[in-house]
Amino acid sequence: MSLAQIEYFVAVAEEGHVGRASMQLRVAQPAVSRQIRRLEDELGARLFARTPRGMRLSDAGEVFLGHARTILSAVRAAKEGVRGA
Amino acid sequence: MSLAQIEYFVAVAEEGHVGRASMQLRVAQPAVSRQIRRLEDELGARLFARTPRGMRLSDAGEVFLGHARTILSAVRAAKEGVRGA
DNA sequence: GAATCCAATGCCGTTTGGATCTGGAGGGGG
DNA sequence: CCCCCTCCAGATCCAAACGGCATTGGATTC
Repeated sequence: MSLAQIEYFVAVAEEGHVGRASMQLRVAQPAVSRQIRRLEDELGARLFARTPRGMRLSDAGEVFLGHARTILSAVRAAKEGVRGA
Repeated sequence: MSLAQIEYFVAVAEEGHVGRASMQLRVAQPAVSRQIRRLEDELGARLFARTPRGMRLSDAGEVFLGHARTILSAVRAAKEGVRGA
């Protein structure tokens, strides 16, 4: 699990769309798609339900989203904390 | 900044030695050394004072250590949370 | 059944990370 | 005083990971 994967995951969860998430992230669509899948593989759980319209969060995905935001906030706080020290 | 870097940092901070930390992490010593250096570069702050006896946390390092533990805890919680969902 | 949206996959070039070997700085024992 | 021991850091080599492009696969809509 990497921080990039977590960022990608949050972007996809918010957009509901791998394509739009990839644009927002300035990364190609397949890259995002692959990282999401690897994240799911590592966690051993499907985070999204794939639909013809895009990606919808699963129950596990909803749970993970909360943790993911916590992690990214903590990372931001860490950077800012050191900057001020 | 990567999760591996944060794990390496915590290990070095706790051991006070790059060498010992690398053994505990089952990773070669230069790899740990390099990741610590990159972390410092990215943060723009020295996290350790290098001494002939090992590594001593700097003030910025002390601050970062707290955040680092928070991040790793959040990652653990995320994994466990999904596992149970 | 064709067109349209999606995500997923194959292939390739590039980047990143770790292992090994080596160098250099600092203390301690003889 | 000198040698040696203990650490960390740099250089190089190789393997694994990542990203981009082109393309395929799947499902809905008209």
